Amino acid sequence: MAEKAGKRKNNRGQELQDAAATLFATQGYEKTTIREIAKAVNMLPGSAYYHFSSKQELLLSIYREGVARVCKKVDEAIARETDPWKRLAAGLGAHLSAILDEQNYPRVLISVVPSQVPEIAEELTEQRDRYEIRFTRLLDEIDLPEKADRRLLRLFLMGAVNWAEVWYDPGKSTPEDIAAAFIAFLTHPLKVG
Amino acid sequence: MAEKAGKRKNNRGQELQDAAATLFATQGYEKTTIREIAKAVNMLPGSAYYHFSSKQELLLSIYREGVARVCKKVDEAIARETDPWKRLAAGLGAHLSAILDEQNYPRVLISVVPSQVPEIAEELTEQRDRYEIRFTRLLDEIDLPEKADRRLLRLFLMGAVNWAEVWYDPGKSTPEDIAAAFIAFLTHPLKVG
Amino acid sequence: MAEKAGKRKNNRGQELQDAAATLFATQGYEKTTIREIAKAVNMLPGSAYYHFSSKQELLLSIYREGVARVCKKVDEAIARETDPWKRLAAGLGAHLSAILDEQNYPRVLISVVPSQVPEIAEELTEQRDRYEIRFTRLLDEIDLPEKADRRLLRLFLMGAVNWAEVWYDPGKSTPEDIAAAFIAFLTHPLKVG
Amino acid sequence: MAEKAGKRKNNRGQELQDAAATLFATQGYEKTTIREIAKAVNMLPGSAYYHFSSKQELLLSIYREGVARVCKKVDEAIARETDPWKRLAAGLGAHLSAILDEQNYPRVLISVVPSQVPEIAEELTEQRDRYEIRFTRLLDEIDLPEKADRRLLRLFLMGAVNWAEVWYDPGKSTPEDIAAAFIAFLTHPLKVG
DNA sequence: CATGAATGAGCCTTCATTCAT
DNA sequence: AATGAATGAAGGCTCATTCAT
Repeated sequence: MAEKAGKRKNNRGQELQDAAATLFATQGYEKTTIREIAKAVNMLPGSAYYHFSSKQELLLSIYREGVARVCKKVDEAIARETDPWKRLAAGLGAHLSAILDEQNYPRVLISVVPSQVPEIAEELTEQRDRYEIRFTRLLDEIDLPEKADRRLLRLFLMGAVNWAEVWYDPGKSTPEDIAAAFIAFLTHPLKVG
Repeated sequence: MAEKAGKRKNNRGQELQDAAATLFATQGYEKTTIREIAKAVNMLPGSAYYHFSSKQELLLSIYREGVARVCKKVDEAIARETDPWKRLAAGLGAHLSAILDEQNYPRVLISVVPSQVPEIAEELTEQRDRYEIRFTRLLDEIDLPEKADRRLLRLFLMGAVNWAEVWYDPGKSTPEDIAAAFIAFLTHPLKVG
Repeated sequence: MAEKAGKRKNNRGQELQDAAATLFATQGYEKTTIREIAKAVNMLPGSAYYHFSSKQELLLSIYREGVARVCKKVDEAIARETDPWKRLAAGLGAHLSAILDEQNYPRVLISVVPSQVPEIAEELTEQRDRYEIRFTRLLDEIDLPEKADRRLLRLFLMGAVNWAEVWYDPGKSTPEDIAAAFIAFLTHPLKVG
Repeated sequence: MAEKAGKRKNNRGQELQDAAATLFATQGYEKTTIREIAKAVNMLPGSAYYHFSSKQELLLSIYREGVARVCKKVDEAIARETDPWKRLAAGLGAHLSAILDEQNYPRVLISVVPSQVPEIAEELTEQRDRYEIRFTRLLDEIDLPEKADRRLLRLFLMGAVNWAEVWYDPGKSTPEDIAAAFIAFLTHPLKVG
């Protein structure tokens, strides 16, 4: 009665994963130790292995969850708009918001580079791609000048927003504002005169 | 003409640093071991310490060299142009070129995040900043619409170009072309109709 | 009767410490390696770190135990006597006995000089002092000629007994006999005629 | 003309040995590195090997020199006295003085225990013994009560003086005063009443 | 005499992982 | 589910020593 049906059990496993997500996002995968993760939830290193089978498996699981979370955020955000440029802005805003002021799952997608964990790099990249397709589509919706390279534009934008993790200051502006400003750079001519 | 006699010695030290730069850029600082670096130049791990005093010190030295190299490239490139937008494009092109098709020194600046090596994070950041100032200045030269946020624009651009490390394919286009395309996104209205 | 159930675990940690005490006492701190200590109790070097956090911490812990053991021995011995000179002799005897024919904890106090481990030298010295005070007090109890320098006498005696570690031969005499003989040198005029 | 005839050459070798003596005496043999010794005389580690063939050989040579120096000091001091007790006091004073306020050669005899360098322990002990014989003889000269154990008395005294290295404070008293006080402890009854 | 450069063995320590309880 | 204890491999670094120049 008390607890809702469903994911009641494996609670400690969740805690563990949450702690790991934060640590991976903050310090990097390599630098974060199982000891650290375990201690963050008051557990011993050995005990952690009851909840996942290896450090890589843990990262993978966080990656998946990260992708799921951004996807959801972005999908919801773009669903609220119809104008292609506004949809793009909304998507970027959701992406930024996921990376910046959320729990750290999506942030791991950016701070842990697949190639740094060769054994699972392929799966990691696959997960990333599953998500990035959304922006390919968002761009496709937009009516652009003939010669504009859509792929380049997408990469241009993704780089710009992902870098925000480095310099973002929550006191100064919201993710949505930043996204809007970025879009404005593209839609309003910066060249005066 | 080729190379004068002179600094023929300390050659191995250079080799070592070069190898480390490549490894750091490719696999990350944490994942790269001294043993690996040493073996890359056919040296024993212990021997490496004749040339530098610690792994951190080695990274620092590579960072410094990396900054020196991009700075030189960028300064030379922008010196050749006078139009502010062209200077910016030239600067970004040089930056991209330094990061992408060069020896790996400047690339380390991007792939090794200062906060991952806390003990020397401050110095690392200092080095980075010494370089980025150039783009602040390049943007200052440009005549922009009143309301445009110059800082945001700079971060927008830096993010976009730094991300190129992830997706760049040397067979497809040159760094200069990419930079030009990026600038074009900003100067030519993308919104049609 | 023999041993109650109870502190059965953490047994290996004790073994480890015992082995280290012997090794430190015999070969010195610097010369003794963790590998050696671990192997002495059939353990792998890395495993040892489950029981203590560093070599220095291990030494410190042995020092503390050493002090505790001599203190106990000495206190018990002097409690059995009332005559000041006899109390002094008993104390020295207990000290010698602790240093010579016991497990090696107290011996470490003498063979490992604090200044050789600068990082923990202060704590080490503190421990030593905690113990030596006992002899200051024992000397204070004794009625000495006006001009006798009590401090010098204490140092004289401490040096004499500590040196015994170097030449003591268990087959020849007991610690107590040696201590008694030493005291006799002081209390019975050696100058004849 | 400038330089006197004789030991003009091998000057650097002397410097090296002097530096080593000080370092060995202060920090112990094991803790002192060749690098340190070499740097103390502004030399590179490799260069040092021109002057001696190994670290152990260097220690041995210092031990020998140490013995030579104390022997000389002690012999000179006891030659000036005729009374047996005074000769003993003079000997102990010279010994103390050699250990305490001199260059550090003799001090090495005390602070580096032969058993810590097993490979040359025998030779080291031999050197020590060559010196200590003097005190056996000095004691033999003295007219002692029948039952007094001469060997024990010698060890008693040697321990007492050698320990002085630990607590000696040059500002407070001279080696000779200390030696005299030590002898007084033995010759003047400490037991009052 | 001395240096620059390297060697190779070894050191302290850390870490992912395992497993009986 | 979790712990205590250990493993084994590896990691950064140090050190005595060597040797061509």
